[in-house]
Amino acid sequence: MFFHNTLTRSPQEFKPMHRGRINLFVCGPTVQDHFHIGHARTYIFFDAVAKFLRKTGYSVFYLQNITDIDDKIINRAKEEKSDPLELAESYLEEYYREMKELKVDSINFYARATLHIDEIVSQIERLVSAGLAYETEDGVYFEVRKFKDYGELSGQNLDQIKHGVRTDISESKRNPEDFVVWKKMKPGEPFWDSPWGKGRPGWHVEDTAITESYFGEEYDIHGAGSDLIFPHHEAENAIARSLSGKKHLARYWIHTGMLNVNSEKMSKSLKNFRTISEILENYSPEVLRYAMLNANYRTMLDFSEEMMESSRENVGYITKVYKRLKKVKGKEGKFKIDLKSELSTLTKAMEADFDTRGVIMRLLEICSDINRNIESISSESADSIIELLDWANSFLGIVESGEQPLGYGLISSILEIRKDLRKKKEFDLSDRIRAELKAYGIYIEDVNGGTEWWFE
RNA sequence: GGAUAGGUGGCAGAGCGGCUAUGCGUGGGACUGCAGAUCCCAUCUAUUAGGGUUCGAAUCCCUACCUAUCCUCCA
Repeated sequence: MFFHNTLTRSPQEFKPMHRGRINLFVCGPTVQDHFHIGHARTYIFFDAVAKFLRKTGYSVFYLQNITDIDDKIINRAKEEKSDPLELAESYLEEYYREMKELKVDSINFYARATLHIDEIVSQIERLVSAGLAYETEDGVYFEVRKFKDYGELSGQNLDQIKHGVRTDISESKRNPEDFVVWKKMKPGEPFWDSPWGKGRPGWHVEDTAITESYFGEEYDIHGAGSDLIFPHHEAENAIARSLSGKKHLARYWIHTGMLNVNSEKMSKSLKNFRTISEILENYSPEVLRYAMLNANYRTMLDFSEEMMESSRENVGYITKVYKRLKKVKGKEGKFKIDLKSELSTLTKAMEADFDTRGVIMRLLEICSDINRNIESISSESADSIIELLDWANSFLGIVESGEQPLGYGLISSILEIRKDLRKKKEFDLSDRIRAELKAYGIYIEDVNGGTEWWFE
């Protein structure tokens, strides 16, 4: 298996630190606002990755942090005149709920920053005593120039970075590139005690303290959106490696490309900010997963209605084939697939830089094959295709599985009656049955000689 | 100014030196009471531009132009 490592800027053969075991850390969100489809892209992708790795036999500890204390949360709370910690709590609940809806359920543990203050403080203490961080009147800062490999991940050169492009440079810092690891509280802000007085942790050190306490000084894979490469991951790398003296914090870094809307970055000022819940009003979680996984994870993905409609088409197509196969029982037929070789093709695609798109493409081809040969599929063959689809779906999560709202026998009876009505050409009544069942999510289609139905 | 990834048909996107995918869309057909689904056929005669290497380039090299993301808020 190989994939693109941001650190080496090239595809690299993957070798876990411990045989058969993988420690995977992905930066979770700052719980300060509703979550958007950019979050969805990153978390759906890593969900598929974690599930696939488990499917191929690895034991994966997938850890995600939650930034539940931060300047932005405080500012947001001020605007809304609410309590920052309560605000964070309610967005966190929303996050959990939406991830569950999107079937992102591969994360073993969510580590909240506010529940790891001791670990964070201890790490900062070690930074200070090693002379890597210094205290000023408003906080504790990490001195970037003490870490000579700074820039190795992002390719940034300290002397060529434009300082203060977007943020004001704090006057208390020794150098403009230094970043805060502990922020001293201002009146009315949430706080925790520390050797430097009341305050709260800086962003970068949260993650290094959390990964250190669960994974140790070095681990296998660190993932996140590519917008976090600089400065966040560069800073994490600097903190952790300065303390450990090791060559790596994470041996492999995986970054997902940004999701744009009409070729523009999502932002509130442009009013093109699309939330997950807004998308789920019109599309199923499976369709959103499909749209996100039907692209190379590293390239910029341009969100559009066209893309979503096309995803809806294909998800419906695959789902229908799947349900059709489930109904094949006790039939003889010539059509066969070579399950073993198909599995190996799909596995190879995933093992080549997580080519989820390639997997989907092959699935569509198989589905097309099935539709063409639906009359000559034996039940044995149907079973092995179902096995294949189940296997792929276990990490892609793109097949829609509706709840069966009515009993099988009941539907059959209704359809029998409808069949008689159609024979008598009482189409008003038969169409009404079709419309009524549709309200229950039961779709009817009259195909050659018979009637097919399924749930949605 | 620096870093990174790219520029392929109406759109999305493969191709990794020779056979020009695939999906969506669009048009037509089969089937059909209608709807829908499925299948078949077609369509779009695409490789940012200019050089070079080669018998042969979308693919390798050079130059130019363009786009996106990042440069201390970000998934």
